[in-house]
Amino acid sequence: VPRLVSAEGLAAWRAFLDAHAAVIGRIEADMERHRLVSLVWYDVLVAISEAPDRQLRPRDLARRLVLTRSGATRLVDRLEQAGLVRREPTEDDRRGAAVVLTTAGTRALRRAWPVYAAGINTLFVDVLTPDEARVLRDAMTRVAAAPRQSEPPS
Amino acid sequence: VPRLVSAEGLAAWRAFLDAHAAVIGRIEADMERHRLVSLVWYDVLVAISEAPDRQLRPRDLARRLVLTRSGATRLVDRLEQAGLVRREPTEDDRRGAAVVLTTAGTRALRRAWPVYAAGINTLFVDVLTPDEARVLRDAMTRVAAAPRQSEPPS
DNA sequence: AAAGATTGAGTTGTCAATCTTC
DNA sequence: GAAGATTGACAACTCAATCTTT
Repeated sequence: VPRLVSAEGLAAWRAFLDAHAAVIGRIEADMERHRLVSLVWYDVLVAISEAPDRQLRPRDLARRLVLTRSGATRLVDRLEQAGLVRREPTEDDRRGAAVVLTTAGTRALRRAWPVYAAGINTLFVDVLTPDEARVLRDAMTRVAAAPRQSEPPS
Repeated sequence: VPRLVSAEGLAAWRAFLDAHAAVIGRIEADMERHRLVSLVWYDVLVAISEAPDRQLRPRDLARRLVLTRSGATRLVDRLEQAGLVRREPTEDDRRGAAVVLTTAGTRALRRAWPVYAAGINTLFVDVLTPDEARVLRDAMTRVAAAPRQSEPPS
């Protein structure tokens, strides 16, 4: 196998993938043990609660959660069935509906946070030194911004 | 919303999640553009090629890819249908089959690596300074090792 | 009984096509 | 026509139950 990637770079990449899988899996298990919403549902609730006017269109939800529009539709379907969100017709643009939190949705969000936060702390933040946390935040922010595709758009 | 996590810690966590989603999504798109195997399939092929005797049981595959046993079974099913792997009865323990690479599987692995490597370099390694890469590798290795659950096993 | 592998049923996502509004 | 949302058909996984071998 030809190299193509420095040994250090590859090691960092693999550690990155392993860390993600490990932490996400454990937090997800914690949430379930406490009978709270899943991480995906939590992401939806947080996204809505942080949006201007505390409402979000499926399209924006899809962008933020890295989903397709249809995926967002079905996700909202399930959350609506569970009574955590509600679709409300938008005034200015009647093409789509705005998704808002119900009272139960707000409560579910508030209840889930302590467990989620404990997971983030115990499994992630506490394992890092303050310096590492800073370096990681800067580096990951740059990576997420992703200056360009790895391939030019053919 | 009560704090529970330091602002820096939370920022690092969110950047971490965003970076993962962004890079994985882009590399996956690159692989598809070049008509190569998906990242999941690539992981399977690599895992087998790195295993002792270049063979792996579905059980071990499941552990390594963070899958259930049944998930591994179905994944191997598809790879076998595509002609990239083959199930071979094990001699000493006839309960399970060993999964090995076919010639086509080895070739698919070799073909995919340059594109995958380019993605890792362009979207991840090149964005980091050598110092950052080292810090990241150390920190992520510790996170992946995950000293303990965030909750005691009730 | 325990462990590996598999299968049936159900969940959650994607893609392509369609409907509605801009 | 373009964009938002949805739907039908399908893909990939999980859970629980089953079969086989240890």
